[in-house]
Amino acid sequence: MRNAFIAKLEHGAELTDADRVALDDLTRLARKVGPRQDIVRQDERPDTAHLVLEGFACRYKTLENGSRQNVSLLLPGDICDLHVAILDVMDHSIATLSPCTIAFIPSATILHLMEHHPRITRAFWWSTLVDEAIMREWLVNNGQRPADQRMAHLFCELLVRLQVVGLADASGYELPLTQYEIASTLGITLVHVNRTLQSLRAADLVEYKGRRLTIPDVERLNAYCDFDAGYLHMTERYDAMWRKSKVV
Amino acid sequence: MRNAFIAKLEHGAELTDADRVALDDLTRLARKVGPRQDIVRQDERPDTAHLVLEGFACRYKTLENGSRQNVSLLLPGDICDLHVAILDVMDHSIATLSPCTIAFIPSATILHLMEHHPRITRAFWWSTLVDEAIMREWLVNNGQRPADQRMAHLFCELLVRLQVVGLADASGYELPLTQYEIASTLGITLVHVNRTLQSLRAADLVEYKGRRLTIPDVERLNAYCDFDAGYLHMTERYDAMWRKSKVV
DNA sequence: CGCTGTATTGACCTCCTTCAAATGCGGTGG
DNA sequence: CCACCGCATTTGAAGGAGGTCAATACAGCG
Repeated sequence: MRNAFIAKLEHGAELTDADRVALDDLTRLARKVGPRQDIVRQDERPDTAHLVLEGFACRYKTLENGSRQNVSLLLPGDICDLHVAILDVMDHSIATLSPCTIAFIPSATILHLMEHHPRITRAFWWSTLVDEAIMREWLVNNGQRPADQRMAHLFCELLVRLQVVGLADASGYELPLTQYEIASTLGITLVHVNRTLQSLRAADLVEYKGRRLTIPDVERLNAYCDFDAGYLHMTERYDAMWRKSKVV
Repeated sequence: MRNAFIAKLEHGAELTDADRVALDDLTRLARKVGPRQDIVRQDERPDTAHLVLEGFACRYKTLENGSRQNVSLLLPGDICDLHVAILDVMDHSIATLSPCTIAFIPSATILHLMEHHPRITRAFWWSTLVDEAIMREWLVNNGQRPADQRMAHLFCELLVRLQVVGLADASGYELPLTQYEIASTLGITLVHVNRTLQSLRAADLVEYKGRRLTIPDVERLNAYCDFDAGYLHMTERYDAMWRKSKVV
């Protein structure tokens, strides 16, 4: 799983072996972090970027009344805060959800990579843009779809994102989230997550037992929530993969 | 208003006169565009970036059932799609809302600027990051706040963003949006926008007559929706401005 | 085997949607 | 100047999706 990261970046640029070595080096900066730990807190001025190697993490914001909204999920292979040097203070927090392995990358290292590896720079840019695209889709998802489709859409997105880094097979993946965490991702209540999950199960759209999510019929789930993976911009390579599995 | 754009970028980097001249040159690429016109459509591969000089525009996505979600509002001074060359196809559309003046900037020009003007590059990066921060806040806003606070929060955000480019005074601004457009920004119904607006009016939190929005007591509106301008990252200069007006 | 956190269920309530009709208003042509 | 059209705003009534509160069941773990 170590190189989930590189596997993902390959979608954004044609890397050379030298690039791969340089990227692989980053994994030396790995550290284990327990579940539910803040990595960076709002208002701080971090001087390292972060790369998730194992586990699920997230960006989130909390408001007065204590309610919390996750604004993105960080999966293995996701790198964040490449821009460390540009914005003044964090406007949100980053925390682990499950136990994680995370590489802490000094901003100097990022800058060095950017100077000497144009393809990596491009891949970093690409990765940032994909993150943005995902946020846009979440805005649409959370704004326009009813809870059941909304949840289905999230599951579809995670399937693709995890497949890209080899952490999902054709029909399912480990999903180490509590219902509360799903709730604060989808902008609905914990209680309602529970009921929604049951309705998806009842419709045979998903199974979800013991942290493992299984999708009996991916096509059907996609159709159910109007999911189109285009916004993930993993097309080229992913498309090939996808078509293969689609030929049934 | 021409240089709203530069005024805004100054928040992201210390520009030199040469930088300003180069940026000002971009305004030569301006073109008038009528209201409700698509500038770039989903699935296209544009080769120009866009800079809004006058009027309101937006990024949006539409889904099957015809419902629409605006995923960002583009105000004068906002530049978008700097990355033109990196992502394959647009995963969303961009359209004018009110009549606009928009500069169409060839990607070659962008690249040229980035090569010869490091401060502009930095300012561009910064601008992209602010756009992301705004999306995060929208996710929180749309996910966790009831309609009235949600709308109030949008109004507060627009006040700050328009002040930065000189298009709002201390207590109000021109808001050339229909209620339908507000609805698809906030992820609520047109009908409900109307009633929500009435309730905000009834509470004397805003006035909204003939396209002009007035906020009788900015502090109170901020408090009402728990608005904190931090995420807009306009601090340094803006803070000074703000404190001045705050001294009553 | 009890403790703690997560999942589940029930009853009730309300915010927001839906559908449908009415009102207002700026522009245009007679 | 008025009649008329299209578009935006407003209002009403009714229903439903999702929220709130609170209790119970369950599972992993020390």
